[in-house]
Amino acid sequence: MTRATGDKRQQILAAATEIFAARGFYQAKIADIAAAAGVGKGTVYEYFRSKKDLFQQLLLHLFNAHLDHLLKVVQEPDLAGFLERLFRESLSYFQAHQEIARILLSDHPPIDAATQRLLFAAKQEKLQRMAAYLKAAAERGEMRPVSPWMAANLIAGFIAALGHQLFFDSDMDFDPAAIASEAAAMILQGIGG
Amino acid sequence: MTRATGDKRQQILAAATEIFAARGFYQAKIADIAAAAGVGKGTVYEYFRSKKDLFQQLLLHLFNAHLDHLLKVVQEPDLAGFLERLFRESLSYFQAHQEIARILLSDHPPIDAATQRLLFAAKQEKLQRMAAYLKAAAERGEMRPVSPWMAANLIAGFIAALGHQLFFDSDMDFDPAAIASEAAAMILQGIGG
Amino acid sequence: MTRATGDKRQQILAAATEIFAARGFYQAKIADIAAAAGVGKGTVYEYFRSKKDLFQQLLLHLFNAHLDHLLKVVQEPDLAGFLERLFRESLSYFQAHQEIARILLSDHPPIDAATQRLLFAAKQEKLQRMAAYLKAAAERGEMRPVSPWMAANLIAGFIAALGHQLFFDSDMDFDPAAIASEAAAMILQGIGG
Amino acid sequence: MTRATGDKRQQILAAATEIFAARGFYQAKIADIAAAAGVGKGTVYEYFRSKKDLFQQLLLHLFNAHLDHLLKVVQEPDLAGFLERLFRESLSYFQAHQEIARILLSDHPPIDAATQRLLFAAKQEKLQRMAAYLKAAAERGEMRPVSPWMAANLIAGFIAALGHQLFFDSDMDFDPAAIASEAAAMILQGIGG
DNA sequence: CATGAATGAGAATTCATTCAT
DNA sequence: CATGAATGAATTCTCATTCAT
Repeated sequence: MTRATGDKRQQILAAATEIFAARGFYQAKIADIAAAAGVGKGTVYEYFRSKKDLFQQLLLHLFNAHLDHLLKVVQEPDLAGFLERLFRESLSYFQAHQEIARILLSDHPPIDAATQRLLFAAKQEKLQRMAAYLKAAAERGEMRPVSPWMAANLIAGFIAALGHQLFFDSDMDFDPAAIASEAAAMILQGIGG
Repeated sequence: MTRATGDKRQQILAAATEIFAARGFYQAKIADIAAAAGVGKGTVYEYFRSKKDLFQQLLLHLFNAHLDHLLKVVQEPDLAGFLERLFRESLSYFQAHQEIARILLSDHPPIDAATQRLLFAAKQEKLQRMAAYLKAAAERGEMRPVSPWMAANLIAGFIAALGHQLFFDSDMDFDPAAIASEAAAMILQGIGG
Repeated sequence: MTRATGDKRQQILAAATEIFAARGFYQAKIADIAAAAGVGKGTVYEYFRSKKDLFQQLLLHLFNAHLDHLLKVVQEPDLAGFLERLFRESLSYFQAHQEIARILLSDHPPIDAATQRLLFAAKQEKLQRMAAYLKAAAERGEMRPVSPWMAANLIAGFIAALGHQLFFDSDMDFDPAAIASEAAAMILQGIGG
Repeated sequence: MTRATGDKRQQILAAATEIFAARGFYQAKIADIAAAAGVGKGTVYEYFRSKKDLFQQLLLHLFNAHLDHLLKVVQEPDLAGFLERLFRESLSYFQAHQEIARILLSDHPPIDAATQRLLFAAKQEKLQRMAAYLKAAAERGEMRPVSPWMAANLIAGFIAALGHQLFFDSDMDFDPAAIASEAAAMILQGIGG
């Protein structure tokens, strides 16, 4: 009522986020999404060509928002600060937007080749950014001469694993700041005694 | 052809592994699985109550096989050996059985609550085993006093991330032994300079 | 642009002729017709109660225009001249207005009972006029004592068959005058040796 | 129960003939056809890939049956006998199988390009056969030197026009033999006095 | 036990029509 | 009058599951 156009489109995307997160692509019914968005079924098709298209656009939207987050963290001047902030903000973000976490952290089984490629590219970009940061850190002498690509996967894998534990598997309360701090230390110093 | 009973059941499970891995749960059709198994559609229902049931049993079967693997590794007396062997064997196993990797490493979107719980329990058991080993290692003084649960997630997350890179995203050839060695070192010593 | 009222109505009828001819009733979309007419979808409903109504009115309009044509021909004083002119003008008319031909010559599958009756009545009126002319010709001694109704169907069927051949089935160029002349002769003298 | 396979397929084709004839392609619902055939909706799709496919196969089937009819008539040694028999049998056939008439005599609006071509080819073949017969008749001196193609259209157009009158437009009883006799005479001798 | 023909519940999508602006 | 965003009824088609042979 206040927002001119894009209003309905936003409602639909919000509803889709919720429903896709809760049920996954195949179990999410367009009728449910429309109902959750408070619009008619037909209206969904005014804004999105198909269910697949809706899902793709949602994914893109979510990844981009998330990437923007990462880009800010990447500004951090030293590796330790970078890692701690990366963990902290990732976990907070996921905690605050659990449905988004559920979508971003899930492997979406072959919906179609194009979507697959889209997802792959988005994830790779995230890894590339991280690897680039790590390479620079290595040149600054903040990282041992390990493969930046391996290190990026170590970090990304840890974030995903923690995300899974925290959001999929349990309802436990937790403190992102504390966990982030410990996680960053483990990455930097290893676990060896 | 005359191999006892359970023969057809095995054929179906093998076919299901292949088809579910290639297409995911919802895109896999019972008709395809039956055809790949060389049996009639109706026969699938002689051995499995439903498509969901087939998937659940397959998952259980695959996790158990994988867990057995882990249990042997767990025998390793020292942490460094444990980690290297864990990475090496995990990656080799996934390399040799890419379809199984595809199933075990994927988040299967909510098929139903029971399946969800099953998957969760299986993954948790794996983490528990790992955490238990790490706790013992800490007591042996091989690990700094970090949370075994965090460390288990660090390791499991790294394996999953590497698995994704290697099997989902690229077709690159790679040497599990070399990667395992580097990975184990990174876990033990961290990446900090 | 300023042409009185009924301007928009004419635009819509013209667009409808084109679209219905090209795609048939069920494949023609109101949105397409509105776009072709350069008006909004809602505007179509200002002038026509429904899609069916639009089609009905179009049909009526087209038949009436065609009937007017026939009425002039009917003035012809002798049967030979009548036939030749009937064929010539029908074919020329259809050649000049192929979309109209496509609509008038088609059997439109049951859209609804009322439309059915409308079409029937229009076609019957055409046949009646022709039969009436033929009856008069018979009385003038220009026609053998055959049933005027049969003769009217012979002529109308021939026109329709030629129309189909010429407009539906091929893209061949042809000379309406030459064909009309031959057709009229065949009707008058028969084909028997 | 007696007839092995093809039983259900025949039931479906028979039901489809009835429903398509009564309602046309777009108004015929698969659910209606299935119900009329006494089978489930899904069963229709066991035998036909799609609604379009069902319609195409039906059309082909009907045209072929009709063509077979024509081929027998074509055996007639003299033109007069040929024409009379052609009219008589066509009208009787249509009278006995009104639904088939309704399908064969209708212009099916652009369902798709392939179906269009199929219909066109079938109708052209019929005309070709007739034209070939007429050419031979001309060589035997039974027909004046008129274009066989024009003559074929004259005859086919007359049959179609009579068919429309008799089956679409009225419920009148009529005697195919009497009409056929008069029609054949009109074709041979013309209507000119 | 094995089979696959038959089934129908269920879902995505289309599009004529309405109505607030 | 004119418009086009919103709507949902209606329809095709898919596929897990059953069951007679």
